Amino acid sequence: MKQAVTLKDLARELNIATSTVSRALKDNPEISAVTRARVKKLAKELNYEPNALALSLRHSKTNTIGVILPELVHFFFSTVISGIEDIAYSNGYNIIICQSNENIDREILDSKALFNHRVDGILACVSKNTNHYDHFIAIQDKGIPIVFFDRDVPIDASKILSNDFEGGYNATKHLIESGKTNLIHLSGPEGLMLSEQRTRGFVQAHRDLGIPFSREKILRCGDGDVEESFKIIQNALQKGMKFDGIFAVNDIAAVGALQALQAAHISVPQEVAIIGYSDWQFSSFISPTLTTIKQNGNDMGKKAAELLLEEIHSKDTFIEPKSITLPTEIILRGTTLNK
Amino acid sequence: MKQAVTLKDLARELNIATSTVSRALKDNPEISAVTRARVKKLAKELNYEPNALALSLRHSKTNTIGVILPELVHFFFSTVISGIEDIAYSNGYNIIICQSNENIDREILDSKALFNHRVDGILACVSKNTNHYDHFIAIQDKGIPIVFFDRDVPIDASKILSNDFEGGYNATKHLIESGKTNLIHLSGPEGLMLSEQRTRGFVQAHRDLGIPFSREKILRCGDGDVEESFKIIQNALQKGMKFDGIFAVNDIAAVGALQALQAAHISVPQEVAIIGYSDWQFSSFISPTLTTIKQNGNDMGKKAAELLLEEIHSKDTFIEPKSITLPTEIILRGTTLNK
DNA sequence: TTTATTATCGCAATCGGTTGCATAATCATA
DNA sequence: TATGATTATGCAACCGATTGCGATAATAAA
Repeated sequence: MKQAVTLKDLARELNIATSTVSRALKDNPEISAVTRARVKKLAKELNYEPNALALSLRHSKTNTIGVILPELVHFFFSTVISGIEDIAYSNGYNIIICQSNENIDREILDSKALFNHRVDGILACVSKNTNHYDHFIAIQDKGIPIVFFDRDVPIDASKILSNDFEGGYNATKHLIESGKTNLIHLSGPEGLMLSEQRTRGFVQAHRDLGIPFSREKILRCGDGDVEESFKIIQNALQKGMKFDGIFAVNDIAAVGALQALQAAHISVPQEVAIIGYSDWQFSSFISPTLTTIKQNGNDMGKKAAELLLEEIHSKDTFIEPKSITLPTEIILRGTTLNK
Repeated sequence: MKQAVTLKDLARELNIATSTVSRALKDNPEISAVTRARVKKLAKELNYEPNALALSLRHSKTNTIGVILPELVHFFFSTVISGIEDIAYSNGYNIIICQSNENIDREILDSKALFNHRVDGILACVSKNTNHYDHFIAIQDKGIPIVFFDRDVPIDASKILSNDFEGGYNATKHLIESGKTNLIHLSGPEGLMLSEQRTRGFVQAHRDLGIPFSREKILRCGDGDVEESFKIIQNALQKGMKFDGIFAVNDIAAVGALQALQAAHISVPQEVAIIGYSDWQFSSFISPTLTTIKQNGNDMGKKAAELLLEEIHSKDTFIEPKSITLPTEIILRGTTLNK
């Protein structure tokens, strides 16, 4: 098996020192034009490529950023990665991706692995069950910047979040303004700040618009698959629960709710309106099309990567952590009555 | 800013040689129990983590595999990555991901970057417009194994493909057996072997089942977004084209077709049946639910990663390239008449 | 007491590059 | 011709770890 060609190989072949070869390849003016030409010619011939490992070790710089996220098979996250990848690529960085599978133990191992690979920085979205943060703080302490995205954490670091309170608020407001006043909310898992913010928005909109509200209107829906919300709504209907609008914590839950309503021959949006969250790709495909709150994942990824690069490039000087909250956008479609 | 702690730091602190520290940490019996204990204690205290870069350079082994694929925001590919990540993780490997954005120039740069990072192997799905393969061959020649997935390439290397011919054949056969005999096919981009195989299956099924076939029945649909296929079908209808079944090269195109039919008040599946390809997540959400050919992306990712690891681990001894073709599965749903 | 043996540990090369400094060669000038 | 300036190149340390081999000291055997 062939080995990759090294500086040393070129040097031996040309009978000069490796330092000369190195300088020649970088157009160092101290090297004579003749030597430079000879070196470059041979390098082309042998298809020489510098060993990034050696460079990284020498410069203590890998030009790599690590990404930790809960799941890859997730429309929103895949758009975030795509945004990250764009920015990283155009700045000459590579990305190493780890998926924690919503598991803190895995997340800890991943963060260690990234540190050991000496990534120049880390972008992280913590898993749902992450309840302590030592593993991240330890890495920060070693001087590696971390930017968190999508899910908030009680750490002194830069963050790119979505305005989940606003999203929940506007979703609820839209339902109310379109004439629905008896709303229920399929909420996300407890402890996940993001879903709690959406729920807060749901509650606050009731207050501000003078609509009565009670705790029973919040139905917890932790897993986030279609079947779960289907059963929850089916169950609610069987119990005789009355409502004319549903705010679901995400589009998946919204679809389950929609299917449960359709199975019970309840018309959407006439009898019950539905609004989801995230604008998954399918939301414009289903029938009726799904009104939803859009988060721009690509933007989030780009902003997060930009912020991280900024911190990486000014590694020495202390940088005040920034917290950016991205606005949400309501996408009006068929599952709500739009005046 | 703090620097990461190195072996040398430990050695200086304890006033012993770095080699001793190194051996102590690896439980080398040549080191006395006392010294070993002291070293380990300090390592814990200072939170020592070995520098993976240095190890990689020393051992010429990065425990990293590179992945090149056309797009991240794509349900099928995200499942593939997830499968790759699973296998890689459980074998102690990290993955570096590059998306080519269906662009060969970007693909070439990515492959070089991965080589320069001295990944132990590469998993690649070439972009649609890749028409030469020197960049991959050059890397193979340097002794780095490459396994291709999903899209076939004229290179002597291991491949994990999906049986696209079979998928196209079975899709078509299903339409015909459910009583539809005047079929059209929304085909994928020219030159992409995968879509040509599906088209071949479409044609062959006509032959085998004695259904007349003509070239006009194949409508090219290159981009793969909903709008494109919507327009194509709308256009076909306006021209008075007659058909009672559609085989779409993927679910996205199928959705566009479905919407065009619904807009024209043509009932699905009664008047026209539709079958898609890939079983995107939304396919079970839309109405009617979409019959489709399922490719197991997760399996493909796992198989590809396993095969690559196998080749990595037997790097020295020559390995005969394997070509694995994964079976497809037809998922019967609402857009076809199922007897 | 001398030699052999063993337990412990350090030296130095290595992986593939980079870079400060020294050195040799060439040239110009006094 | 000797000296200073300039040009082109090599030496060697370094990044952070590993590892073969040799060194040292302590212990055991003769």
